[in-house]
Parts: sequence; structure tokens; C-alpha cells
Amino acid sequence: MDYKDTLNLPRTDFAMKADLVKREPARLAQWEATRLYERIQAARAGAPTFILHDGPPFANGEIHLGHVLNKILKDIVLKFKALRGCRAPYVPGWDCHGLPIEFKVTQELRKAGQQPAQRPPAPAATPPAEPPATPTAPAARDPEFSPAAIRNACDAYARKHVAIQRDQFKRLGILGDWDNPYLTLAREYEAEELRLFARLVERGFVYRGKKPVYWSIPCRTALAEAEVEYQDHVSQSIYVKFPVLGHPNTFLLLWTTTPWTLPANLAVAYNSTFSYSLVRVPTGDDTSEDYLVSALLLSTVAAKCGWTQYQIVRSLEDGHLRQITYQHPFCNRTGQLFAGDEFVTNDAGTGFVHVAPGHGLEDYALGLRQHLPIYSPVDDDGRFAWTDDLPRDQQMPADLLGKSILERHGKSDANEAVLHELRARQALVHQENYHHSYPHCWRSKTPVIFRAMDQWFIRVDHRIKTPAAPNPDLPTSDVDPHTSDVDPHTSDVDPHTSDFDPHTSNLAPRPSNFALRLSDFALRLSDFALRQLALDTIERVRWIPEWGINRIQGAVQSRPDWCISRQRSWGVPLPAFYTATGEPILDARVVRNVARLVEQHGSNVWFEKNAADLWALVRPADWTGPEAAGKSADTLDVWIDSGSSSQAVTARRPELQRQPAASPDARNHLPPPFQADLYLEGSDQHRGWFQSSLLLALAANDAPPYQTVLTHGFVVGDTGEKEAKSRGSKSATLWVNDFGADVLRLWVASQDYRGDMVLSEARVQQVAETYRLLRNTLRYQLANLFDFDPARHAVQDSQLTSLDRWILHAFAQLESEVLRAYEAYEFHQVYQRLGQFAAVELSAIYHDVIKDRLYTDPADSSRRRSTQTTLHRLCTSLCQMLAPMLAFTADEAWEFLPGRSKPSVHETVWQPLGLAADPADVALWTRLFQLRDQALVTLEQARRDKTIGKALEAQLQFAGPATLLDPISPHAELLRELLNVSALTFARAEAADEVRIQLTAADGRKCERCWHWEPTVGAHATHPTLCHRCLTALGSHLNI
RNA sequence: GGACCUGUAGCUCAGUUGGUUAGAGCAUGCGCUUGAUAAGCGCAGGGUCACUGGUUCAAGUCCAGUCAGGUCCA
Repeated sequence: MDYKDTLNLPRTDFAMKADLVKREPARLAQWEATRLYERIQAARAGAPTFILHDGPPFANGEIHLGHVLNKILKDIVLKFKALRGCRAPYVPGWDCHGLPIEFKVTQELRKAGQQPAQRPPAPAATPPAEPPATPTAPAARDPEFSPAAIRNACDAYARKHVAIQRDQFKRLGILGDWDNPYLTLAREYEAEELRLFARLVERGFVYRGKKPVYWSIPCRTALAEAEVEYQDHVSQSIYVKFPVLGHPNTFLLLWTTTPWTLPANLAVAYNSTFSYSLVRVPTGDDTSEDYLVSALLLSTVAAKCGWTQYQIVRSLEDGHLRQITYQHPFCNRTGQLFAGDEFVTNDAGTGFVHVAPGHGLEDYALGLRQHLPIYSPVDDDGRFAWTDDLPRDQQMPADLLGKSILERHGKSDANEAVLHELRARQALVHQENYHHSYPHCWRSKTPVIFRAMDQWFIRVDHRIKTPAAPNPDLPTSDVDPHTSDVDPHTSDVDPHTSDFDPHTSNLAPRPSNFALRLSDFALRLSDFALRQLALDTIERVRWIPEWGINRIQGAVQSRPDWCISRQRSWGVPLPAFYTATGEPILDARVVRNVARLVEQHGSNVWFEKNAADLWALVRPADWTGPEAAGKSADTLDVWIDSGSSSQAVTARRPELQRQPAASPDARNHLPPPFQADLYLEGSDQHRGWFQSSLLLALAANDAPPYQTVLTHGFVVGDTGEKEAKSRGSKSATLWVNDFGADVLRLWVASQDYRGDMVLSEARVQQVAETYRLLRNTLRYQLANLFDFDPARHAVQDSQLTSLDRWILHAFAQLESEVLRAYEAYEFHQVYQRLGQFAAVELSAIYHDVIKDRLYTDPADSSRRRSTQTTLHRLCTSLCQMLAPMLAFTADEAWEFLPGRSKPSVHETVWQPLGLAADPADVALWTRLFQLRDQALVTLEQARRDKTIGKALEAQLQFAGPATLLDPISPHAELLRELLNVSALTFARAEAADEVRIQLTAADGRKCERCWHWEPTVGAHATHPTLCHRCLTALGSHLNI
């Protein structure tokens, strides 16, 4: 007969080949059909909450690898938290407003050469012309299309891309409320954002001021960063004399490449760390002039200016320079010197930099610091013009007025006129062409200018006058637990029982050291300016990795006031009005009324109604201020959009509210409703969303929007350089289609995300190898559980064999390490530990050793059932440990697990096994593994000598002194099993000081069934090819 | 140009407060097995710890600088 049929060989339908690209979409469909996400949320009702607030990606284009990384990391966190019993909802979001979309849409509209179809119906009569928003309001919009038309097209565009990206995200196995994401274009969102803005207005944070922006002269429009292209350009580089007051014949020598900005010069900057020389240059027989120049640049400057003989009179430092006053070369005013170490360099020029606060960002920042006017004597056509910022007699000579800055054939009237002015006063020392890269308008291809415009700002150093009253727009966090509709008895998880061991878990819903209570902050905003409050708060937030704190501190410390107005159509309207004389009206009550209107009709209402109608709708009944004649045409900076999400989403969505606290004391420690446990984004967001969210939450609601902020690096290509489509990089969807989402997820988990992550075909291949290892591990276990029913066959702990106890002990250690790593967000450690455990402890040792007992022992023998009990436990926990990373595969394997409690692994609660081992056992096993290592060398030697092929052909003799042998000799069978040899004996050798191993060919013959070499083979007449053990095993089977 | 960060075997990661000969797993090579088989087991090779200098009895680890790469800013 064929004895193979009498073995308990493994069998399973869990395929070895993953076929992820085919299998994953099917599982996804099943998750959706059975509403898995909703089931998990329902099962966790009443459990401790973990709120991760999603940073909204931009609703433009397809997802790229950065999105993949970010969303998978978030999903791993949330799946882990849910697995550990938390209610961890996920509300995905999209950032829908902003220039890139408006840009794309206007291009498309222009290409189509027509107004969009969904243009609002034109009124019967021509609508009354709007009064200009302000006298200097920029005409930033595309004149070809009405704002409402552009906005409708942008809305459609954004929604289309939300749908595209949503499907791509879902394909990655990310569970969440995809049917109800938050969109910054939703009217509820916009309304809440405006209410937050109202709060800033009433607290005095918002003001109107001037700031230099890019300006395209032919297009008569302000430009955004993204609309500027850098091109090579030839500028006029000039060295100019500025007379020093009180020192005749003494001049500052300064350098500029934009002569036309000289009429706007209000200061000169130097570097306080440089040394400056006063040099005397002969100009005639007895005459000379003195010049101030940076010492290090002196020789270059002298060469350019043709100073052949000059003398250094003395050197000057910071202390001298700051006291100097100079006369403007052709305007009737004086100026001062200021330190500008950030931008005064020693690699070009003279060490003195011309400062025109209305014409440059650095100049502007210095101007603000020194309280200089933001003076920009240029009109919308790019021509010189007097302004009201300075008295007329201090401004440029009248013959400069009207000169155009726009270049024609490389020359501009304004530059020429200024040069003429300088020459006439002998103030021009040197002039040359200067080749450099300079910003140009993307449409007209002309050089752009920097020009100060009226803008709205948030004052970052503002301190509110009175202690904060509660924000009326915020839901109260003080929920009465008795009126809560959550029934803790229907929940899977009892928040009050001991699932959360403080020693092994920091999953307690709120680590108390990070519980930032409102009361801590409410008073402090009146004690400290916003910036200082933010800096204090930053120290109380947990930053992962720790150095993230440096980034955010740097960003907050160095930031200027926040310019929040944009001359754009696709955004939330900046709800200001203007009087007939152009005075702005910005009032919190009006803003709240606008919010109400927007909530009812959407923000298009602002663009579709004229100022009079709008004003009538939002004017407070008891209004005593000036009446509005015009409305703002500006939109809010998109960073206000996404930065408002703590109030617009975290505080508003019902599922993001916390479980009401059980005791009054605990309730005092409940964080405010807009505060999330975790924000998780790329490290570029320190300056972006982390900052905007923090400032807005503090300014409006007195507390930070997050307790912990985790950042990750970026995905780079094989060469370590940035991945970009332009470099021919593979798209995210292609990666998914080539490898499957689970391999990509595993790749994400394998990476230490604190640095850059290199993605390449070869490296993903490596991860795919690990994937196969893990999949095979699960497959082996499942295949050997084919006849196991835990309810009927499970063996009690005390009945487990020593080998089983060993692996469970090792597994318990693994589990606590994996748990720790997950909790510390160190997923690459999870990956390493699981991979190594599967390879070494399981595949190379345990799985290899137990084959003999699983296959050859009687099916229902206690030894086999003990091992199956162990396998069942291992496989159960392994599926759970893998589930956050291998979302599809772990769930697929789970379906094959006998006696599983829930349909999906993602619904289960992962309870660590925690089998503690007897210390004596641990010592024994340590010794056995030492001997095993030693024996493996002996076996390998014999294999090379062709004495044996497989280990079962060998028998081993361990010889040594009694002191070494006695502790292990009772465990000969254990050791034999561990080595998988046919026989193992011990021999006393008192003279030896160590154990020696001798290998010989095994006695007897090979048993046809178990493949052991046994002397008993041949003893039985009917079954001459079987050993005694197999005969016994087959006793009932064969009717022996 | 500035701020912050990263740089340990081909790959992914360990490496406590400085302390023997720098460790794993994967991959590679060579064997074994053919009852996990497009699997499994064993053995072996592989590192100037980016580079240079310093502190120290002792440096992958501390300090300074250089180089390469990234993010943000200019």
C-alpha cells in the first residue's frame, strides 16, 4: 500500500501565489459590499477614541508616491489602533481651492475658446458696474471670464479629481469614510472657515497693509509664485554714490541691478559681521573723494570703478555704520543704514545694498522692522507716479513721472531716466550689463516687477486685550455621558477594563502629559502675543521625530505677518466691504452673516450678487458704521482653508467627537473638541499646514489643534534624487499594478520614514521577497490546521509540549516588541522583527521541526494537537500583527483560519498571548540551541563528505563530562527532534572539558512512512517497510 | 547662500550612558532535500561604519570641518 496516504500532510486553498493585482480588487469590493469600515466603527462605539486628522491633499491630478506613503502610514496607524480596541475613525479630506486649479481651468477655458457652458444666466439688463474694490485694487483675474464662470469650472474640476484620487486611495486598502470626505469647497466647510475668520477679526488679528507682490505690467495683474518663470535676463548693474551727511566728499558706494527702484530707496543695508573700509580716491591734482566699501570687496570694486591709486583711510564696523545718515542722490530726503545680515553678502556688489521696502521682499521685511513706509511709486501701468506715502517734495523729480518700467529691446524708459538723473549729478560710478536668472510673467514673457499692493494680513505678534470668551461657534466638549446614545454594553471593547496595561501600552486615550486643557490657554493669549504663545505651545506638543520641533520653531520664529488675501477667484471670499472712498469695512458680525449666507447658498453667492445686494443681506440691523459701496474681490489664502480644518472638521464631525468622560475629573482633562491626537504629514508641512493650523487654532480657539505631530521624509528615486514625473518616474498606479497594494504597503512599513526613502524596482523586489516569506509562513500554518477545530481540539497550556511552549514564549517576546514598535510608530522595526522571526524562529526552526510530528503522529494524538493548538495561536496573532501592514493578505489568510471569531481580521481586537516561560525552561532551551548550532556544523561536514544527504540518515553521539551532559540527558528526544536526526545518544567522557559530537550513519533501515532510519524496520511481517512507531501510529488505521 | 535632516555589508535595519574581533534578516555563491516544492534546510563569502582632523587609555558612538543627497527658506 502507499503509506503516504496515511500521513497528515498539509492542505489548504490559501494559494502560494499571491496574485495580488487580481485578488485585491475583489477583496476591496467585498469590504465595501459588507461595509467593513462601518462595521468596525460600530463595534468600537464607546471605546477610547483615537483621532487622526487627515491633512487634505490638493484635488489636482492623480496621486503620486508621496500620497501613497502618507496615506498608507496613516492607515497603518489607524488599523493598529482599531486592532488594539480604539475607535479610530478616518475622515479623509481634500484641499479644493487655490491657484493651481484656477490656473489649469483658465487654460482649459481659453483653449476651448469659449465661456464655460455652466455660466450663470445673464440678467436681462446689463448689471450695474461694480465700484472698484479699492482705488488700487489689482485686476488679478482673467478679464476673459467672470469669476463665477471660473469658479463653476474650478468646482467641477476639483470634484472630478477628488473622485479620481479617492478611487486610487481606496485601491491601496485604506479604510475610511470615503463616501463623506471633507472638502474645503463644501459650503459647510466654507461657512465654518468664515466663522473662524470672524473670530480673528473680532480679536483684532486682521489688518490691511501693503506688501510687495509680483506684478506683470502688460497683464496689469498680480502674479502668484506659480505664475512666474525664471529666464535669463540682462540687467543694468550700477554702482551709485550716496553722499554721507556731515562728511563732505564722503559717499556710500552701493550696488543695484534695478536702477528704476532707486526713487523708492528708503534705506541702505549693510552686514554687521563684515568689516568696511573708508578709501580715499584721487580725482584730480589736489582733490579726492572718500568711499565706504566692504573690505573684502574692495579690490573688485576698485577694479570696476577704475580706481588705480587709492588709500585705505580707516576701517569701520557695525557700531560706526549704524549711525550714518545719507542723502538720497536725487530725491530731497535722507536715509539711514540698517543691518541686513540675512541678505547682504560678500560675493558681489559693494557690501551696501539699496533698500526699497515697496519693491522687494527682503527690503519689505527690513522696512517693517524699521517702521519705514512701504513705498512703491509705480502705478498699475508700471509707470513712475507719486504716492501719498511721502510728502510730495520728498519724492522723485517731476520729470521722472510717467516713465515706463516695461522693457523694450532690453531698455526701459524708467531705467534710462534714472541713469540720466544719476549722471547729471555725477552719482553714477560704474555701469555694466549683468546676466542672471530673473522672474518673468508666464503669459506675457516680460520681466515682472515687485510692487507693493494693499493686502490683508494676520498680525502674528498681536496680543488680545481681554481674556478669551468661549468661541460661540464651537460645540461644547462637555457632553453629558448619561444622554449619550452610546451603549457601552453593545461595544466590543470595555474602555474601563484592563486591555490597556500602562506598562506595555501607552494607548490610554490621553497621555496626561499631553492633555492640553483649554483653561491652560484661555488666559494666556492675553498675556502673550500669538507668536510667543505658539512657541510655548510647540514645546508642549509631541513631535516625531523629535527634531521636528526645530523646523516648526524656525518657521514660527522667522515668519512675517501672514498675508491672507489673494487676487484670485477660486477660493473663499475675503468678506470685506469698501466705502465709496475706498475705506475697508471688516466686521466680525458682518463676517458671521456672510458665513450664514454661504452656508445656505455656497460661496458663489458672494461673486454672483452685487455689493449693494450683498450688503443688504449681511448688514447688521443695528449697524452704525459707514455704509458699503463695494465688496472685496479678494479670496482668502488657501492656507486659511486647510488651517481652519480643526474647527471645520475635527470639532464638527460627530464621529470625531470623543467618548464622554466617565468622571467629572476626567472630563476636566478632556481635550477641546477641535484637538486631534495626531497629525501625520510630510516634513514640508512644518512651514505649511502644521503652522497654519497651529496659528489659527491658537488665535481663534486658544489651544493647539494636535497633541502629536508625526512627519515623514520623501520618496526619492534610485539615484537618491527626487522622484518626478519629468524624470520618467513610474506613477503610483503603475507600482500598484505591478506589485499589488500589499507589497507597496509593506515597502512603506519597511522604511525608516524619518529620512528619504529610496524606491526602485530592485528594492521593491526585495520587499516582495519578504512578502512571500510572510505569506508562506501563514500558508504553512493554515495548511497544517486543515483538520483542527480550536473548540474541540485545543490543548490546555499545561498540556502543551516543551517545544510548543518554547515557540509560544519566543512569540510572546516578539509580540511585545512588535507592540512597542507599533506604538512608537516605528513600523520598520515591526517589519524587521516579523521578517526575522518568520525566517529564523518559525521557518528554520519550529516549522521545520514540527513537520515530523504533524505528518506522522496519529491525527488526534495529544502531541500533534498540542502543536496545532500552538500553530493556531501563532497564526491568529500573526494575522493580527500583520493586518495593519498587509491589509489584504492578512485578511485573506484570516478567512482560512479555523474557528475565527469575526469575518474580517480588521474587526478583531488583538490581545497579546503573553505566555510566560518557566526560567528553567528558558535555560534548558538556550543550552539545547547551543548544542544544535554545534551539531549543525557536524551535519554539514558529513554532508560535504557525502556521508549523509539529509539529517535523518545520521545518528549523533554527544560525548562529554557528566557535569555538562546530566542537565540535558533527560531531554535526548527533544534534542533529536530539534536536529531531525534518526537517533541521538549520550556518552560519558570525563576527561573532556567540552561536549564533542560524533556522527555516524544511522542504524537500521529507512522507514517508508516516516523516513526515519530505525532498527525496528523489517520486524513486522505484513508491513516490513515500517518502523515500530509508524506501526503504532497506524494501529487503528490498518487493523493491526 | 541659510536653517533643519540623512549617510553602518548589494538591500532593509540593529548598534544602550564612548569599552573585546561592528550584528541581524534578505539578496549572492556552494551544497542538501523533493511529504510547505514557482517551496524548505545548511554552510560560506561580503563592512576603511561617507571623508578629514580633533578629544580620549579607548570613537560607528563625542567635537569641528568637508563631501553627497533631501526638505524648507532665500
